[in-house]
Amino acid sequence: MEESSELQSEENKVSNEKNKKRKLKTPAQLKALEDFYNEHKYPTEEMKLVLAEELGLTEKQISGWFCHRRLKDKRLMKDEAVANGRQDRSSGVIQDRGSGLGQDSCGSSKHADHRYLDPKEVESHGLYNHELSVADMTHRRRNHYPENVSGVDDTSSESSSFLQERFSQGQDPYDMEPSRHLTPNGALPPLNPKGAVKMGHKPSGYLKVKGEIEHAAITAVRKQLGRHYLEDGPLLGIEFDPLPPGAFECQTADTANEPYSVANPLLSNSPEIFAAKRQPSLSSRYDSYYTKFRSQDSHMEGADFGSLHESDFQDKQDKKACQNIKQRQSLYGYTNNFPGRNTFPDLYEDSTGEASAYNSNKSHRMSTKHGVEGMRSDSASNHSDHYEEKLTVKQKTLMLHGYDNINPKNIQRSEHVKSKPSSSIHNSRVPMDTEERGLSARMAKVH
DNA sequence: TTGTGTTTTATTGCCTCC
DNA sequence: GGAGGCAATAAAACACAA
Repeated sequence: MEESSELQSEENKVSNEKNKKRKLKTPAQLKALEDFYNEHKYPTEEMKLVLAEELGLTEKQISGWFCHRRLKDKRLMKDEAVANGRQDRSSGVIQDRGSGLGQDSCGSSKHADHRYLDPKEVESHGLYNHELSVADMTHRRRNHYPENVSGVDDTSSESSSFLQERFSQGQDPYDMEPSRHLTPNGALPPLNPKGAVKMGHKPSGYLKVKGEIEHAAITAVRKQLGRHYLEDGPLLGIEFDPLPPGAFECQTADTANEPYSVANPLLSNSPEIFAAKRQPSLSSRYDSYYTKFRSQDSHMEGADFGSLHESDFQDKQDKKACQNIKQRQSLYGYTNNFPGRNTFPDLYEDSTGEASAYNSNKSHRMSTKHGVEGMRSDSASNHSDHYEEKLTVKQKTLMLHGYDNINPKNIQRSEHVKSKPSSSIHNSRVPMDTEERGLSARMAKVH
């Protein structure tokens, strides 16, 4: 008995050493991961590698994080859908698009439910079809017709990844997808998965319909945030009656606190914002952390982060980690052409600032709990130290994929990312499931 | 301070696709 | 068969009330 327990403890020891316990990601890391996730739900191996390198994590950790993040997203979507369903039932407003579809596909996973769910059937649902086309068209249209409408701010409303742009230059079949929203008669041509197959790649299994399901859920939520539709309306060419004063009061208030969302409607479409707004109970530490950040964001805009950080114990560490990201960001083509507005690099400045706030909010707790973070930051700083060497290699690698092209749109996008950590979701998340799979596939094939 | 509930991270197994 | 993804699970970290 003792022997077995000893053996067990030995095993535990080994496994513990192997696991070295779980380590929490630093705020900066989380921020970087979240931002990247907002742009790419399904990063390629290469992206993961780069990210891992930048953040001082392992690729496995990155993969795991993204995996869990997707699950979390899905869970939130599901909860949202359920909540909407309840709300709809009680209010008799929108009926259950999200919950119904969401539960079918997301809820009970890819295996049983998705397998036999014909995307075409999903697409053929009139309501769903319509709403997808409206909401989806909004950003897609912007995505692919950036030259229209409101000039500079229009491009600034682009929050989808520049990577997508980069890849779209390679004629991603899914980039053709907007055309299906933009048929001359305004009808929504059916999405033909087989067509996607023919075109070289397709979302697999669960992903075949996941995107559409999310569209439904997102659309349901969006619909309830009328503001987005008002803002997006003109771009759709649809005239909306102006909201009466006082309508959507909370959102109006939010809008007041979210100066960018007016100019950049896409910001407000972030599911994470939804999450923050809709379910305080569901909000994780992370969400509250971001909520804090958002609330601070306007105050911190243009603020002297240095002064904010100086008193922060983790500041230097995170800054170091962030430096890597910044360089990556520059590597990716995020540049700040808009003085006074922080862009992607500053996003990570923010993240450090955020880390500061986060940490300070937690008073000394974090300062004592994680020696780990120092270690990680050390590793990050090591990365930073060697970054320039790596940069050339990475640049070569990334440039192979067209990462080097800097597009003003991307610059604008980065502003969104900055001003709203999750802001890019609107553009990126919705089509990402399908698009990015394609992107990833292409990236992989390039190798 | 402690107990409890929640969130996050890590691991494992299975499935699908190439 | 390998790679990548999802789901389930366990455990650590954290938040919060008593």
